[in-house]
Amino acid sequence: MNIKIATWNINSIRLREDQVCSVLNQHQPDIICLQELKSATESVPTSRFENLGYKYRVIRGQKSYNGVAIISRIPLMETGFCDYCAKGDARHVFARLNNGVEIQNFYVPAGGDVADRESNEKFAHKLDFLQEMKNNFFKKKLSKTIIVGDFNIAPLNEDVWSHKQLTKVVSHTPIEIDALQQVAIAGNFVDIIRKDIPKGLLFSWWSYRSPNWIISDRGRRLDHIWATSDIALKAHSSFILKEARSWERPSDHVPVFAEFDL
DNA sequence: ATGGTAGGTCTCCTA
Repeated sequence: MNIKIATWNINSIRLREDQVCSVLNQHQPDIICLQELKSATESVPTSRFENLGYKYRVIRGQKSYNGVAIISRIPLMETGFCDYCAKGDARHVFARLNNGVEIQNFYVPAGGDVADRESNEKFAHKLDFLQEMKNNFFKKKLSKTIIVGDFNIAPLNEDVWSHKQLTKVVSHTPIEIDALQQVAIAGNFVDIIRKDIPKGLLFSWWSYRSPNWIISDRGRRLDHIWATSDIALKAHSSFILKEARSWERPSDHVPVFAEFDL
């Protein structure tokens, strides 16, 4: 069985419903995982996705902030979510497929501007969230699991436009990279995108604040698809839809795809 | 060393 999964921080689902339809039409993922819906669950549009054949879903909305969804054209069996850090934030949903594979979709906190747990509670929240992910994965002894989402961390030197200039910038600091690495170890996860595209700079996000983003190309790889090693050992391929950043009224993140032979 | 843009509303907060 082949399965193609997409992850995309959409930065408002209501504003970019058209773009989601376009991605579904043109790239035909079996499952798309979205983050930053910025909508209450009942305000998230679904009928156009259903009309395209995506009639299974689990949505965890939140007014104005966060919000995650898994939208699928293959059946989702058990679905649910965890309330990481017990703040009521809509940052996680999961679904199990009928072959036993579990998909988990995360929106990890961005962490604010200052990379210091003591002075910046948003950074503390980010580190606590990662710690809780690690603890959850250790407990479960995972297999047959794919986790995706906006992890808000670019772990490798070539996941940012300048390792040297970003090493003190939240998203690429050693403490975050170490915390994310511990999550990977705890869950027995392989970074599928980097496994498939091992060489060179690779980004999934470009700031809105750079008017010349395509020329300066100061991006970061914040969006990830990881799989437990049992899945990662089989065939897979990955793709980042960079052109989506050039669409009219774009998200600052672009869709990331991985196709698995399960 | 600084500020730049975008989205949803809480006309400020988050990213």
